[in-house]
Amino acid sequence: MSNTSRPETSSGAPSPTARPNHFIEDIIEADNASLKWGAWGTTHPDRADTPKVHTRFPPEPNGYLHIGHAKSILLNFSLARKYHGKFNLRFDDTNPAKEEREYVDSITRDVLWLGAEYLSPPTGGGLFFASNYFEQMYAFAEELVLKGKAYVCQLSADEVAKRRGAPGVPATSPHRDRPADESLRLLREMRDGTHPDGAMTLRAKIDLASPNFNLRDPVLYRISHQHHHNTADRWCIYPMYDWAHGFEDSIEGITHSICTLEFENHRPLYDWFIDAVNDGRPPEKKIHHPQQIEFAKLRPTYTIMSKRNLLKMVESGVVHGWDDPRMPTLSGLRRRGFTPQAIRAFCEDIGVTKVESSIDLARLENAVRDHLNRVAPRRMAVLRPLRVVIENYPDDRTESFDCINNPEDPAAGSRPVPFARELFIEHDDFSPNPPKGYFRLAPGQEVRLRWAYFIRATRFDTNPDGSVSTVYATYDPDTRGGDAPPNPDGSPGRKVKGTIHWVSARHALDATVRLIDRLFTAEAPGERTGNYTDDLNPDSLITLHGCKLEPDLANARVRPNAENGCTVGDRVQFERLGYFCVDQDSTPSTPVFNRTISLKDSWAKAAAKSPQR
RNA sequence: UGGGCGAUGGUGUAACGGUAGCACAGCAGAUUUUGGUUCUGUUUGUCCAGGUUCGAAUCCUGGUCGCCCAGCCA
Repeated sequence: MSNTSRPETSSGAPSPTARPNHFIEDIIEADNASLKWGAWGTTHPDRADTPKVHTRFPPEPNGYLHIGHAKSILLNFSLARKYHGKFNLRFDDTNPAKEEREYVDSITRDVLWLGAEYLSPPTGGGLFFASNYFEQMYAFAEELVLKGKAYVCQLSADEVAKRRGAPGVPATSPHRDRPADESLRLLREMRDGTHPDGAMTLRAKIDLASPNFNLRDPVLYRISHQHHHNTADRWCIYPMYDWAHGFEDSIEGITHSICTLEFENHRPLYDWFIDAVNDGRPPEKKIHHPQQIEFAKLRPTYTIMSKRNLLKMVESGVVHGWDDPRMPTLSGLRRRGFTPQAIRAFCEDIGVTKVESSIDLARLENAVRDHLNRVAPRRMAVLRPLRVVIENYPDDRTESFDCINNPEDPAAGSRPVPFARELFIEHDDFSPNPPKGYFRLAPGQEVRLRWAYFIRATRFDTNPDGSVSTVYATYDPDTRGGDAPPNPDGSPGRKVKGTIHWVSARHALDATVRLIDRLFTAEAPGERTGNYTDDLNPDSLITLHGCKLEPDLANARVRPNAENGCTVGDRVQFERLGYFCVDQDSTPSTPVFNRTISLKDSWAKAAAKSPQR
């Protein structure tokens, strides 16, 4: 194996094709034209006159990142890159009950693996934690209390829910008109740990009758005596997402706060919070007011995206962990052999709009085929071995054939592959009773062994169950290398329609191969019965033992990438089968390969259509 | 029942009052030492009803359908 230690973030990337702007780019270009956010100025002398564009990806560290997050990460990152701006990674860690350090680590790793550079120039804006802003957010809260724009409410969670009202029916709270100094005292007691969890909350005094329920005096702070992975036990009150989020963006100087559609109803709330803080402040004390823009999240077919259900699959053992190669998580896709380039090309390809839609999973599968076709070295591997004996080939002879590594990439060179009297071919590549249009090996039928010889099957043995156990064949020495010699009159020699892959039995390496397929059989898992587990694909993982590899594959390795802490296995194409990736479960004696994606198979497709086959 | 948002082929996505285009999928063919790749051709579309206009996917009015919102989650 060669040439696989290059960083995941460079080379082999599809050249970006010209694409019309999407609506967010339109907004940014209009903002830049009017200098709405000013220019970078003295903060970045190298781009002083460049209009400011600052984006961010704000995950909550309560699970692993999945392909849906990739769209958001890449959208924010590419906007920063395209407009010579900055991109932050910020953890929205405002709920210690659900968050863990493990998730922080996996997220930073996955974001870097994708190539979304948040640390180094030119795009790197930095790594941040919302929990580092707790002091500032709390100060804003006291300011609102003092301004009469927030109050401490002693209703229980149940009571608040009951008094929430309905469309047309206002909410109520008996503590709404509590004097500011009393709210301030209670808020400080909340912060100081005087009160138990749930005893009271700080609420914004907005509009109990608003048709937008988010404005019906939302909770700003709740009491939660919880250890936090970053702030430890410094706080026993934690800001609600709505209260915190807008300020996080404000503090970091985010210009375009890009989020998904479900937060559209929250935008008036964020605007209100910032305005409430700015109300009465002199101009130089006013805080930055970012612009929120919502887009439709990615929803691929044949998979689930909800973190809750992904977590359930991990915990219930339906899959073998967050990085199970069948998972739509970035760590799962990586382990399965997907490349960041493929994921980037996919996310670029699907567009950015406000229309909620499903993306055919085939688009993602296609993206990885497209990339791997260009970069993956070809190797021969037989997954379901069938023994072939070439009766007119001497038993004591071994030849070596020079095999092209990648017809798409002449620079990839070639490798020697040993050939001998006994070979393995794919079970599917021999048929005792070939259907119409079957170009592979069959009694009396000639086929090309890739890069080697033409062979013709003469007879075969069967097992007691009737299945074929051994095929006997003869080879044509004049077809060495895989071409028939020209006829005496100079015209091209005979053609053969089928070419099959093979491995010399004597030289073969044993391996385990996992055939990974879609986790679900339904386009929208759970839609039919309400339970996504009803649509699980029983064949999503088929493990094959005793697969036979050409000896060069002894060099295939799993290797760590120092840059992002990821472990990545070598990726290859097993000719005529698909793209495969060395799994971390490999041992020195038995390599394990995961199938990233099969090759397109128009024969299988045609065969599936005609019932007689 | 209130509010917010959306609607273009099978699936995505362009068109910014002037020929509905592109990609994926499908189908047909060519090339091919991978039934892969590549190339060529091709089927299929503006949610509905009115209106404005020489001209509407685009503007206006009214409807229909879909998604989101009543966590001390994010």
